[in-house]
Amino acid sequence: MMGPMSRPAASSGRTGRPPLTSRAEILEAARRLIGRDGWETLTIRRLAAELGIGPTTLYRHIKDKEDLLVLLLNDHLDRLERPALPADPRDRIVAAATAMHDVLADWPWAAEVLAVDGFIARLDESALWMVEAILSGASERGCTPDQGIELFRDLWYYTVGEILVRSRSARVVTEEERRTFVRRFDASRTPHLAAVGDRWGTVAGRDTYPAALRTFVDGLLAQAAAPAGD
Amino acid sequence: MMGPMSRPAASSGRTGRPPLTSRAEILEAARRLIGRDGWETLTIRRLAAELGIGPTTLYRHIKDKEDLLVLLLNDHLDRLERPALPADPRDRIVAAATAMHDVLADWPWAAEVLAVDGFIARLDESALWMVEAILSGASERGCTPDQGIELFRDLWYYTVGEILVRSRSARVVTEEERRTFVRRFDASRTPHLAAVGDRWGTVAGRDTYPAALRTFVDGLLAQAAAPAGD
DNA sequence: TCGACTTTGCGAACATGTTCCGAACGCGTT
DNA sequence: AACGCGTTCGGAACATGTTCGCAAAGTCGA
Repeated sequence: MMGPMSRPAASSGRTGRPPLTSRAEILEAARRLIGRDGWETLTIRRLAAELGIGPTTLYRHIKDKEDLLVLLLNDHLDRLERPALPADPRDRIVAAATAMHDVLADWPWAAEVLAVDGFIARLDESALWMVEAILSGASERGCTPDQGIELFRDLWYYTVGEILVRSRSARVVTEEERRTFVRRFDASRTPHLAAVGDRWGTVAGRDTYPAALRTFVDGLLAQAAAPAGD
Repeated sequence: MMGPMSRPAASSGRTGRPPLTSRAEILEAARRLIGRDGWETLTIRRLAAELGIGPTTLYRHIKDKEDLLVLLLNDHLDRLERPALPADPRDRIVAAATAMHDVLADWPWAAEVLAVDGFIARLDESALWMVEAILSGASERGCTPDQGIELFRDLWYYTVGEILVRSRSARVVTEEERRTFVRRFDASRTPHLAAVGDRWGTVAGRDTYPAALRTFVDGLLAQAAAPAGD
């Protein structure tokens, strides 16, 4: 039932060929490689070469590359210090969500991991304080447990979307492309889009996450407190 | 400046070897393949085989696979009829955002496309009415053009996040995994998470998009109307 | 010592997206 | 007819993630 992929364990009471590589060594080599050449160049074969082992041997220690990235993120989260949280429940929710956002936004390859299956469930306890903080804040503001979960999920969706879309829009837009984009707006069919015109690129670059987050939190808390409504 | 990748064009006044395949044929074959075997099996080689051409020839007509998916989505959007929009600006915003959401949620491989670079800019005019509807609603509610863009972006983030996370969480969770997940919650460190326990899976399955969307829209509109505030 | 048994290491191989480069092909000019 | 030109076609090849099957290397019990 234990299957493979367990930790290397002390050599006591262990059967089978002793491992030459540990998961910790793999993560260390991956961090080294990323730090040296950038995370885009992190491939299974290069990582194996860095470790001096065969590429397929890695699969004895990690499930797949996605798993490796999740492990790396957890490893990163473990190294961060947990900030003090505001006493006010609403501010605590905002602070926790902002912390989630900022950590991921600073993690350049977060976008590769954010959408993996069951992401939240694969986080270490060192990251779950953010979830806990949001649930506790919701609870103190009178939310039921179910409403707390829903609040977290809605904030999570917004946060993930923000990071994902932004990280993929980082490419520089050429003047030619910009012109083509603007020209496509037919003022008769999409007048507002045409009127907005070339302000899109400018405004799209702004960081509205903090303001919108507060708005969303306040709205969701009010909605949870109210019995019903459209 | 025109470069390759243009339409096959009528044979008049055209130099060079005449194309055997058109982009329209490629999209048609892709739809056929997806309808027959599911979109997971759509590969460049299979698509080329379906068309009876060499795999690399496809790259004369599409930029890459991502481009093909965007083309397929635009093709899909073109076939949808544009619903009547409510006269009330707030309801119009909600209706347009919901339409965006529903179209993408019904498009099983939307998640593969949603995060591509400059996604919105690559949409056909047949899809831009949704953007236009949101901008017009915002305008009628007194938003400046910049605020309209920001409103759209915040709704877009939330929508993208919802669809992306949900589509990747569709996998069935085994009893074993669920047990492991719940057991990890240490009641002393994360009491609310522990208290929530196994309700997470149940609540996470609920569709809270419509309610949270309305909340978000109302909050953002109110924030835009107010001069300032935390 | 000897044979299960168990776990790790790894080379071969496969599917996939994609690039390269030469061949094929039709047009216009000489 | 012959040649250059511009374009498309497509096979070879490459990098990548990953699976498969087998060899290697320990432990445990006879």
